[in-house]
Amino acid sequence: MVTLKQLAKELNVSISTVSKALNNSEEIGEETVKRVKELAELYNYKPNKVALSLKQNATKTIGVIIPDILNHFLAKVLFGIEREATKYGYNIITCISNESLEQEKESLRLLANGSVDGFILSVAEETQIKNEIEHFKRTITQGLPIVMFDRVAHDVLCDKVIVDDFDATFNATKNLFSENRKHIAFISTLDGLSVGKLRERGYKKAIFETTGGEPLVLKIKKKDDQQKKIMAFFKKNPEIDGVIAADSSSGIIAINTAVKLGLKVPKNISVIGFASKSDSYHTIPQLTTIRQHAKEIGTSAAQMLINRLQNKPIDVDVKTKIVKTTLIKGKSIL
Amino acid sequence: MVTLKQLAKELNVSISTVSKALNNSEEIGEETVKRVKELAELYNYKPNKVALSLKQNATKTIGVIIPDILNHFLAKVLFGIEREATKYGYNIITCISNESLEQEKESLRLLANGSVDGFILSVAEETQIKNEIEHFKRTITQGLPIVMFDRVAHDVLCDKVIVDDFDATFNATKNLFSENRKHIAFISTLDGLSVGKLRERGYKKAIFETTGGEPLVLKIKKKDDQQKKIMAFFKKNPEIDGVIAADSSSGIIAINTAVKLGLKVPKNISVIGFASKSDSYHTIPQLTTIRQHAKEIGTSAAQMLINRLQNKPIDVDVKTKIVKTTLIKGKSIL
DNA sequence: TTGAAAGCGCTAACAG
DNA sequence: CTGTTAGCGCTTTCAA
Repeated sequence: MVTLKQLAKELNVSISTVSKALNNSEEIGEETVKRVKELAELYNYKPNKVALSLKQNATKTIGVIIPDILNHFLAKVLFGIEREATKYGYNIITCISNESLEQEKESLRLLANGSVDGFILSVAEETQIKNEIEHFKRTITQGLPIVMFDRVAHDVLCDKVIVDDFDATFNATKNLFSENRKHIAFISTLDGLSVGKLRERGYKKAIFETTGGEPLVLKIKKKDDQQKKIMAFFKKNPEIDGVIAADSSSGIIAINTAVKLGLKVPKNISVIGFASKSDSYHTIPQLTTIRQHAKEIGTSAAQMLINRLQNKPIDVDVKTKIVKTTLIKGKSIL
Repeated sequence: MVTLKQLAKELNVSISTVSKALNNSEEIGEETVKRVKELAELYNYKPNKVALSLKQNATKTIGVIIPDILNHFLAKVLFGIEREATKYGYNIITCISNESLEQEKESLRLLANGSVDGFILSVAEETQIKNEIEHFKRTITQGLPIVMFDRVAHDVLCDKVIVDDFDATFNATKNLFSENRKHIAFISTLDGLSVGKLRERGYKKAIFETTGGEPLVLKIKKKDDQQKKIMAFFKKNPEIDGVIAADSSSGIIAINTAVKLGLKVPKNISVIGFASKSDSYHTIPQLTTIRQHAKEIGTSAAQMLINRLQNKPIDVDVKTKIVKTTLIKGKSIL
C-alpha cells in the first residue's frame, strides 16, 4: 500500500501538503491539488484505515456476537445488521458464541481492546440459564455501548430490540381456537431461552382464557430425535387438532408427521410455526408462519447502535424497540 | 481504555518500562514488573489493538466475503472459518455480496485499505456469469492473499478449496442406477453457478454412460415458485423414479411432492439431495444427502490463508484442496 | 500557499 | 535495570 509519505517524496512536497490536498483543503493551491490527486489516483492510494482509527480513536467497526450462525433467524438478523452497517460505513466483526457463556465472555473481552466501537449481540443460551450479566455490564462501563436483540438480558441497562413473542403465540393460539380447534398443542425446542418461555406463556394464557383446559406441551431437547419425539407425541395424543411450534423445524416436522399419520392438513389438524418464508415451502401444504422480521430487527439494532455511537454525549436513557410479528397464512390452517 | 502512558505516569516510570514489564522482558526488575502488573490488572489494561496493528503492519483480521448468508452451506462454511480463525487469534470481518458483482468489488475495495490481512471468499453469481476477475487479481497484486472456496474463479491464481461436485452427482446417479432406477431426473436451482454446472455434468455423464438415454433436467430460477415447478415436472414426467437435487430445498420439496402425489418414497421413487443433516429431518422419510462438509471447507480455507499470512516469503505456488463429499443414506433411497 | 511538529498507543533499538 | 527516541500512517495546529 502506498502511503502519504511515498507520495510526498515523489512529488517533492511535504506529507501534510499531500494530506490536505487529498482532503480538499482550501489551503492548498489548485495546481498542487491536481498534481497530488493525479499521483494518488495513479498509485491507487487509499488512506490507511488502521492509522485513521488510531488517530480518531474510533474504528467504525461493530462487534456482532451471535449464538448460532446456522439458525436461520439469527443469520437473517446478521444480514440486516450487515446491510445497515455497510450503509453507514461501518464494518462488522462477527463472533459466534455457540451458546456458550465462556465464548461469549471471551469474544467480548477480545474485542473490547479498541477493535470495535460497540456491540450488537443476542445472549447465549448458557448465559441465559446461568443468568450471568457481569460481562455485559463491564463492557458498557468501559465505554462500549451494547445493543441486544431477541434474547436479551433484562437487567442490563442498554438498548434492546425484541420480538412480541408472548403476543405472537397468544394470538396464534387464539386464531386456532377461532377455527374451532379444541386440542391445541405447543411444541418447542427453546425451553432454555427467554423467548421460548415467553412463547410458551403466550400459548398457555390463550389456553386458560379460552377453554380453562390443560395445556399440552412437548419440549424437545437438542440431543433428542425431533422426528421421533413428535411422532410419539402425536400417537400418544391423537386428539390434537392444532399445533403451535415455537421454532421452525418443529412446525415443519409436525406437518410431515401428521401427513405421515394419514391426517389431512389443515382438515384434521392445523399447524402454525415460527419460521421464515423459505421454511414454509418445505411442507405441503405450506406452513402458516409467524414471521419475526429478522432483517428489520437487524436493521433496527444497527441503527440504534450507530445512533448511540454518533451522539457523543453519552445518552443515559436506553430504549427498547419491539418489532411486531406477523402471521402469514399458508395452507396449514383453515 | 487505560493506556501505557497513564500507567507509566501513575507508577512514575517510563512508558517503555511499562511496556517491557507487561511483555515479560528480561530487562526489567522483578519488583518493577510486579508493581506494573498489579496496576495493569487493577485498571484492566489491554493493549490497544489498533496501535498494535499500525505498529506491526498487520491486523490479524480476515475479510470474508460470501454471496448469501441465508444459504445454509455458506453459513456453515463461515462458521468453520470463524472457529479456525479464532483459534489462531484472528478476527473476521464479514461482508455479504448478495450475489452482486458490484458489492463484491466494493467490499474488496473497502477492506483493502489495511483493514484486513487477506481474504476468504466465494464468488458471487453475477461475477461468475460475467466472468469478471480483475478485482481479484488487483487485490492479490496489492499484496493481499485470497483463498476462494466452493465457487471459485479458476483463472485467478490463488489458493482454493473446492468440492468434488462432478463426482458427487456422478456417483449419486450411479447409485440410483444400481438400485435399478430407470428414469432419473436432475433438479437444480443453481444454473448460473460453476458448481451447479459441474453437478449437472456429473449427472449427465452417469446417464450417458449407463443408459445412453436422454437426461431429464429441471432448472428452476430464483423467482419461480419451486413447489409448483416441481409438481408440474413430476406430473409431466410420471415415469421418473429417481431424483438428484443439486440444492437442498429441491430435494426436500421433491420428496414432499412425491408423497403428495401418492408415491411411496423410496418404493416408487428415490431422492438424493445436496443438503445438511438438519435439512434431512425436514422430510419423512429422511432425505438421503450428499454432504459437502461445509465446516471443514471453512476450516481448510482459514488454515490455508493463515498459513500464507504467516509464511512471510511470498509463496508462489498456489494450492487447490478438494474436500470430498459423502453420501449419507437416509430413507429416501432403497 | 506550504511545511514542521505533535500526537494517537505501542514496540524496540539504543543509550545511559 | 530503566529511559530516550524513533517510527508505524495519518490529521491538524501552528509557524513560516
